[in-house]
Amino acid sequence: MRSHGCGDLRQDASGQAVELCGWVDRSRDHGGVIFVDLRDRSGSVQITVDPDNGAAMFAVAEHLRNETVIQVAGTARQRPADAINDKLATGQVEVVAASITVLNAVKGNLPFPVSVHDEENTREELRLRHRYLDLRRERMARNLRLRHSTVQAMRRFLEEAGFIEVETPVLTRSTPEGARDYLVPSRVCGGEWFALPQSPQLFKQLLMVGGIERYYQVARCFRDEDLRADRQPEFTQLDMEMSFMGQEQILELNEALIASIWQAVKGIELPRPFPRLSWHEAMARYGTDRPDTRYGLELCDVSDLVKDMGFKVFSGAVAAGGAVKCIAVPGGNEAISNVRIKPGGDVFSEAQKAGAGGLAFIRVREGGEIDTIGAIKDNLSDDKKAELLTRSGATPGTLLLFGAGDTATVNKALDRVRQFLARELGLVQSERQNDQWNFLWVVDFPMFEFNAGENRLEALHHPFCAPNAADLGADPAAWAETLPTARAQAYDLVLNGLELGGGSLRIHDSALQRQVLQTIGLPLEEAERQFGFLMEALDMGAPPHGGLAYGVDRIVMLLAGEESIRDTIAFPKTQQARCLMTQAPAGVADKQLEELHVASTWTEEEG
RNA sequence: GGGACUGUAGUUCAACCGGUUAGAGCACCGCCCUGUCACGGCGGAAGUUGCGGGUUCGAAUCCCGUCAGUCCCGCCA
Repeated sequence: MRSHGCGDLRQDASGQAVELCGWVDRSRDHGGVIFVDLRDRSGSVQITVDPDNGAAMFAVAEHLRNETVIQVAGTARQRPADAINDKLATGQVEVVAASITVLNAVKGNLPFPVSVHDEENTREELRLRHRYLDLRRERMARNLRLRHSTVQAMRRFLEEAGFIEVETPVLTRSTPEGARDYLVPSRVCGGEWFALPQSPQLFKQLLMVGGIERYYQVARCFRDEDLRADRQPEFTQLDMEMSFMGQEQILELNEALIASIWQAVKGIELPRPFPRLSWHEAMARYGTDRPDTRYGLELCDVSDLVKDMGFKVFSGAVAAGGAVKCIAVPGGNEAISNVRIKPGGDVFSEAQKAGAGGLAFIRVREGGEIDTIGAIKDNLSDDKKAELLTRSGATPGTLLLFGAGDTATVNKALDRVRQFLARELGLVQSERQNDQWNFLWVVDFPMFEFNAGENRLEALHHPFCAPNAADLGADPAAWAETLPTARAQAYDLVLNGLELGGGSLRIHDSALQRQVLQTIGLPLEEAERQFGFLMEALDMGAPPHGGLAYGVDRIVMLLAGEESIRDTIAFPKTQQARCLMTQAPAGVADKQLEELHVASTWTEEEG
């Protein structure tokens, strides 16, 4: 049926008889001669149709519409010297058609143009509705291949490092904490439910107990939460777990893994080791646990300088246990007008959207003079002012932006302002043009954080992370005391402000595991019921182990320069978690529900 | 659950502050054209302005509701 790929034809094929199959990318009818660009997955080549080679064939060629599937038999030949197209990989040659067979015609209008020349801003709704057409387009084809190369690079590296891929169940049990589960009713066990895995976490730990030692899986995971540009209800993780390795060894191995991916996909040699930052330092300097380190604009804590000043917004925040922090924007006096940092301005609004009440500012002038509102200027002593300028690194021309309030809100607001300013000031490239890869390990996360709503501690990562041994102490009797404030042996890999993956060393001692579950408020009895199988396994010779998981969709998104993981997934869902192509989810027959012992309580009013 | 933006021909967009018959490129149909490659020329067809209601002498435009898509907040160990 086919002897060559369209895009593979070169000069050396001249004179050969060829058979090609593919889609009509577009055609140019000159009356006496017709040129058809034929496209398959290898690329495209020009077919030349001459009426002297058959009137019937010529008539067929005259009515070829774009995206018609055809088979062409003919002869490859060197193009005339004045007709060579340097813009095409196959521009040296053309195929003179001897016969053209229409394998499948296009009926009606296409919902959007496919040819790369027409690739304009097509509504995503249409692209998703007719995803098979969208996948023919250059951009999506490139992204899917890039995704394939990425996963291949992962598998190649892990194979060489002695990992084996093991599949874990997709039908598993629901566990407390974490995201909302997708549930599957059991027909056989009436009234009972499976949950789709949010990650293979427990299974991979049990594989370690099972002596696998080095496991990985390209695993589909499910979380029933609201969607974002970088979140889908089903997504893919590169899931890994390994025994008898400390944190340092795990991080080193993973840097090598990431480097091999970037080498394979981008041809870039990443500098190693990756920088590391403690969670505490990340929060202090960037206000977030996943800082974008491609630019400065770091946060500077000035709480101690302003705690006694007469400006109540500042001193009051500190007195209430909060903080006052600032961002120094070099050249900000020139670049950012007062309108933008006052109420209603875009910079001000960013802070406000993150929950901040407002945004105070100081403009630094020549000779250490400052421009600001009277309430600040009149209440700032000369030595405090001098210290402020020194500490923030401000020089004439610098704009200082302040957040004041409870520490979490200040961090959140200034993090947002920082990211906004970086884009506005052109400190980062657009996603498509980015060529800067600032990897960063964030380590030493706290084990727990306080959930004010439920008035209890919650695991920051998950309740199987091993605590830092020094923080925990050797005496099990003291664990109830030491555990809540202990750091975890956990680590996140951050790239340009996005969390690519994370993991931890795990608890392999059942007593400690029970203690952690109790600390997050799970009664002992409940802990046994939910996780008894894990604790039982830990008591049968569980090796020290740890691991991590990467978001494959996000990695591919960054490698592809895309802004949404939907563009890295063949058949993604909309923000309403609906598939526009199949119209899933959809209703089912009452009989199906009966068999599953399920009754729907959904009503029209509810919808 | 909340906030914002978008929805006009098959498609990408335009249509001023509410005012003639809602326009243009591409695609489509017809005719012409033997070296184009985003071919070119001439002509044609194509619209429930997402849907429903309201204000008005008059609505693509203003208001209310609703549906769909996107971005964000909450949520996502």
